[in-house]
Amino acid sequence: MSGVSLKDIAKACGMSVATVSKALNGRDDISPATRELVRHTAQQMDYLPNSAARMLKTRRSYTIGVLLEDAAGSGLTHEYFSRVLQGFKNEAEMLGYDITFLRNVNRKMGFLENCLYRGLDGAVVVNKDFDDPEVRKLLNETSFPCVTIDYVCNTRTSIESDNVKGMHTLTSYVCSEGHSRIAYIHGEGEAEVTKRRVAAFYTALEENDISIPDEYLVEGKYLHSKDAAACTKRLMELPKPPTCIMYPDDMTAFGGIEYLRSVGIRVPEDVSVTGYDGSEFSQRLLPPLTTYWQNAEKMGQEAAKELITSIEHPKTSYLKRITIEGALWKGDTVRKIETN
Amino acid sequence: MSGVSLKDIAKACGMSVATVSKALNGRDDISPATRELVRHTAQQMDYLPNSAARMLKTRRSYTIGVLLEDAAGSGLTHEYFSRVLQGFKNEAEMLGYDITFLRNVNRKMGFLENCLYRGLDGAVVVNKDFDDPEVRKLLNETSFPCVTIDYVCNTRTSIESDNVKGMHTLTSYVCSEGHSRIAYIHGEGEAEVTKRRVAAFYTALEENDISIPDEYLVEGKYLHSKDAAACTKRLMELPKPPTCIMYPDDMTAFGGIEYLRSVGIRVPEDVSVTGYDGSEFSQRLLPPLTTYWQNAEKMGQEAAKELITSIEHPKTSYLKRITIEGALWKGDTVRKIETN
DNA sequence: AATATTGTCTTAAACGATTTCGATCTTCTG
DNA sequence: CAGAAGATCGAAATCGTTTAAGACAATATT
Repeated sequence: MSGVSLKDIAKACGMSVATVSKALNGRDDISPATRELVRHTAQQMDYLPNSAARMLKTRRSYTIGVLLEDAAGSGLTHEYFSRVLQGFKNEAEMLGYDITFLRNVNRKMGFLENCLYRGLDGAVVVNKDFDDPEVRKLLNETSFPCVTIDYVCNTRTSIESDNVKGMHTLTSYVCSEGHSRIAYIHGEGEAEVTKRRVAAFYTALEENDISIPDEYLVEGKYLHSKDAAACTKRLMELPKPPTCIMYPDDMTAFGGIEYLRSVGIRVPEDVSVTGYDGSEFSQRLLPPLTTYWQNAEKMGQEAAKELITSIEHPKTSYLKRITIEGALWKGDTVRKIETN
Repeated sequence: MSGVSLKDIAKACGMSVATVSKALNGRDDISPATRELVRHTAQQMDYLPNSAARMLKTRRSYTIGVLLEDAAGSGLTHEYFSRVLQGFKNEAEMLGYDITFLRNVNRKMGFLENCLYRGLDGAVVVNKDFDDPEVRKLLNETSFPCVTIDYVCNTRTSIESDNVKGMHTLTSYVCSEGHSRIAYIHGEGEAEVTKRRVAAFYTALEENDISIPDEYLVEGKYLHSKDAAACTKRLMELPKPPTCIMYPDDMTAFGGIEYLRSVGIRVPEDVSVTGYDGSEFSQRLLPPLTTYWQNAEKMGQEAAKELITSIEHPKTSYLKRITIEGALWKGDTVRKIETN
């Protein structure tokens, strides 16, 4: 235990606690001489401030909560989320904030209550389950500083990747390689992200004068390779199966490729495949996956910047919708089809 | 701001703050009637305790610090570490503790100071850089509750995977497939983990009456695929190159495979390869990687259990060295060699 | 020279909880 | 019925810090 408090320093220096506090905090009503004396003895005595006391008085914790997990309890282990978190953490720490996780088990206390109880200065929500009533409460019913990632919310600043441009770019690329029987397994749920990608998908098709049967658009689960395998099976058993299948993320693309190869269908010779995310491992596959890379680190970084700005300058900050650009990774899982 | 404190409840109920506090904390010198009254009004008034005040008085934060990052600023994004963290987080939250990261940038305050300043109850250290003076200070110079992962430290309980058994099993498997020209790229540094694996490697060779030239044992960087490629190159340019290369982890194995294939060497037909870790993506490769799976989630989980036990029962807890078992994943990157 | 200003430091209250010790009242014991 | 024991509650100190307001002396102003 450090055990040495302002009082001890005050005693050692023969002055009042207030003076010591102000000296250490660099207030200007302290003479340079005593300020130096105080600082020196504080160092000598291995003084450490007590954040709890400081927090109690100032109502600032310099700590930000992260709401990350999905219901399954994973989340951290998904490369995309961990990259977002990484970017967020680095930036927040750079700006002088600690980060902590919001509890999601033993829910006696909701997320909002957890934030208030712990005196957090703000929170970032990066979670697929934005329908959770607790998450909604956190986002809507209060003025607690929050930013969201991958979710557009009309009460909070949000950071998202360029889903429209991304999906449009990726789809256009597939078209330009000569495909016209293109299937898209889009992620589940009512999320705006999903809707935008689907819209961009159709837009790109229209621009290339391509129309696809309704059966080519199927709903699958994000990041769930087995579900992706099942969707792939259904698609390939259609009377006229697609020549290219686009998946909602790299993980599901892997699942699809695994299934295809298990039934003797070659990728990309027989069927082409695209992913989404630009995960590190997608490029270690043979052949490397055609995918759209999301700049997850930067998304986390921007989220931290925006959140902290809104915490420190609440008056001059306003709701923003920030889009972070990604990039097409051509890879090699989309083969060129000669148009005949 | 919640804004309602014990004082407000006391006023509303017409009793003292002390009684309210004790009623809410379930002390036994409060009559059931008033306890119910207090609880009810507390709920009515949306009362939330203030953790800072509570912390200041009780000197308990119910928060654990995680020291994870390596110098490069990554760590979170490595599947192995994120799995450890995941296991730790889930278990700690189940036991009623929050977790937060220990700051590693802007180091005005060391890790230990950071823990004391923030009133953390304990810390877990999962970091390759155990030579960092700050880390050493945290582990050695104090009685602050800590556990380490993947690092044996004679002052702290440590959790490690069964490196000896793991490397022994993996090497034995390679031998049993008929290989005798086996190279091993071991991770860098003086870490005990590395030493144990090297020892187990040699032990397994001896048991199979195999001796290898010294050039077959090279030092490479953990998790660094480019460095692995360079090491692989050197190995393959030896007069008598190995028939199997064992890498320190899956990531480096990928790097090695990439290099080999880029120069037209087939895996496993020409050269066999093994990894270490059992990452999810190692099984998505074609062919799936031969590797030794480490039960990272369980390591994190056990670390949390041990740490919290030592926090809550300091008297009856003692230093332990806990080993978590993994398992051989045979995969398909080691080919059988007919012995002639 | 009287007053106003400035610079430096202290007093004291406050943040919101916990906890020791004692006070009061009721009930039990012999 | 006197005293002991038990049940229930409150007063007050305390944790370590910040900060508004005031005190005091030295200096500047007129």
